[in-house]
Amino acid sequence: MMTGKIITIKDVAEMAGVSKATVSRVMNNSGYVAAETRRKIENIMETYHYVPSALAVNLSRQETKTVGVVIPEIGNTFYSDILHGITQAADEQDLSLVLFDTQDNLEKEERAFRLLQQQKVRGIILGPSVDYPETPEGRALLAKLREYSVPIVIIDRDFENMPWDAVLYENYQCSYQAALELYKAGNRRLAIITGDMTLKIGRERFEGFRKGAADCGLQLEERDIYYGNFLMKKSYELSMKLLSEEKLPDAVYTCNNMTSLGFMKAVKEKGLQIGKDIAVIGNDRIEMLDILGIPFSCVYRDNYEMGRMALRLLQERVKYPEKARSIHMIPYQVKLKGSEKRKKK
Amino acid sequence: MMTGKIITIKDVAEMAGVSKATVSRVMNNSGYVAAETRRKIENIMETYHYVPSALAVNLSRQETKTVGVVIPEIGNTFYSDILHGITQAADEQDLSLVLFDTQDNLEKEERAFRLLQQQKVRGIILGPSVDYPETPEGRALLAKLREYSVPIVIIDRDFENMPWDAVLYENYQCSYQAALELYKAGNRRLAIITGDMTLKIGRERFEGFRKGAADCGLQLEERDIYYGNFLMKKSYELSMKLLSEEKLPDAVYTCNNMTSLGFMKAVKEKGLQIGKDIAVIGNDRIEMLDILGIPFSCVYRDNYEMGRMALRLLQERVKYPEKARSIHMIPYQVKLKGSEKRKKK
DNA sequence: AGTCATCATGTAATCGGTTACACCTTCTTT
DNA sequence: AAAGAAGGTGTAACCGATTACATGATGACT
Repeated sequence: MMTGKIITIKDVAEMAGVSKATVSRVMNNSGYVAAETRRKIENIMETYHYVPSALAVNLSRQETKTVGVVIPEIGNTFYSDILHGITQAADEQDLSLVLFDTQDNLEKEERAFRLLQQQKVRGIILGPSVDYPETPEGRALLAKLREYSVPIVIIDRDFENMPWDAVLYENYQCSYQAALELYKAGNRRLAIITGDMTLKIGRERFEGFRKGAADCGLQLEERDIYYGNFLMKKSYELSMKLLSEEKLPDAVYTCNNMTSLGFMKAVKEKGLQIGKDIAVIGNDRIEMLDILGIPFSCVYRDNYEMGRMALRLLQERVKYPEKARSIHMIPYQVKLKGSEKRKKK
Repeated sequence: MMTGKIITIKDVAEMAGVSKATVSRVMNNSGYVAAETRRKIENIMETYHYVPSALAVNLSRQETKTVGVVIPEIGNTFYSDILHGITQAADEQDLSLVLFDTQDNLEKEERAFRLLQQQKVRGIILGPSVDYPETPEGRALLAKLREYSVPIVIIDRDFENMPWDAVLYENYQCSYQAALELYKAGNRRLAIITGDMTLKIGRERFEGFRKGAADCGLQLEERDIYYGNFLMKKSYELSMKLLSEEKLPDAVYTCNNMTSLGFMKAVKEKGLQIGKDIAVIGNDRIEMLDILGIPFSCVYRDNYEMGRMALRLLQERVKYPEKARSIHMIPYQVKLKGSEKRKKK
């Protein structure tokens, strides 16, 4: 609490009777320093609790050991899992993280970038709030981003013609596979609660699923397509509608974790039973359901790994600024727990 | 991607044909600047995308607009909720956050502090991994922390004789109340799965619950006390043991969210039913259970608010460094959903 | 006309480090 | 014994901003 004056390199140098340069040499283990001088200086640093100012170091070195993380919503376990991966990797690489939660808000995103740029971070890991090209403001931000010299790694949401590295999932494949599994489990009339169709990931998942169904000889009917937005509330409403049909579809595919939750909530509320009244397979695992022993089949994606990989790509980019854009796909796994089946009545 | 040279204040000054001081005045709206000069400078800044270096600004101002956040485990929703609150408050206050996830590891915690101190953050919000005084290494870190001049706000876990501000829950009261509710719901033989009893919060919750029971005329028997550690795995094991008794206690109190989950998992696995075979009330809400419509009574605590409050206290401290230590208690609320009752057979 | 605000801008020190370069010793080597 | 290499340290410029102080206009007031 009541610390005295903060010690600088100059103070240490004076006390040791040497120049700042020598002290600097001791700290960085560079150049020649007599053993005794080194000891003396280290002693002084120790006793006076000297801590070099990162501000000064960074300014003179013209680089930092910080990475920016810009994500839409920490409250969503999807992102907190990714963040967890990033923190662990950052720890290993001796990097600090500056975090921004944009709440899917373009202005906040913009502010985050401005601040990060000012702070001269090494790079930025970005979970974009939107597919920028969709709106004028989005385009504007995108244009700005391009001006930045900071390396950027995009996670989860890719968009066309981007110059940046990215860590992504095989959205099309995931969903294709989901359709196949539902078919294999005996379901014939499939339904889908989509994500936000203005987003590429939303469209990909939809298309993948439809193609998967088609390749099984199933036609996805328009009435069985429920257009959602990746949020729980909407999914819940759509699910309530879906589950109120006089004749339910055999199975539903829910396009992300929030969509799945909305659906599960509706199922519960309707007093229906998964595996009896209707089958379901979701995109993304919901850990809590596993813990609670509630069977929920899903296309599992390793978000923790996505976070780790994002940082790795960033490091690569910093090391080789000129290398070609690299896109890393995180493999997915189908986890069948039984909810993909439905006992025929 | 391919940005040219990065523009500095000197470049801007030269292009505008003025001195750095004038440019600085324009940026900070300080001192006098002729309207035309200002326009010219602003124009140049605009066209060349000038961004002042936060490194240089911070160094010369001798302060930053950053706050450090050091928490044990982002993967735990308890902390990600708090973090959410912190990010929102930080956004409003125009602060940046530097995040560290310590994984309950003292060394990582220490490293985090070292880095934050170097970065000259305004202050640190700390969710301590342990009650430091318990171990020698803990004491050592604590001693170090005291040397720091950085303001610190402790969240969730307080410990004796600390000089720092804190945002806490009324652990004793929460648990006392939980016992009362279980009694009121008709339960007579109570059990508890405790948290880590080496931690003050663990002991407080235990004592509060015991006292609550006692004040209802109930004696908490030794065999009904299950000593856990706040982690799911341990709680699950203990719960399995508990639920294997030939005669079950009427109700259980689980001391935190992870403990609750371990218990719920065991209940499910045993094929038992809450509200029929056994009653339960937990410390901390588990949002997922609400969503899924699984009744789970709890002592609800507003973690988001805890995060916001932590940042507020930090700001206060920065503003008035000499003011007395302030401890803010976040109110709790009992949320009864039915799981606290048990139909007598 | 002289004095004094007010306006406008520049100079140079400063923040706390890093680092190229210069200089002086001392020890090897031939 | 001279030359060169290696060890040890200091000087001063630099990173990119801020800011106290100085200086020179301009206009108003007495």
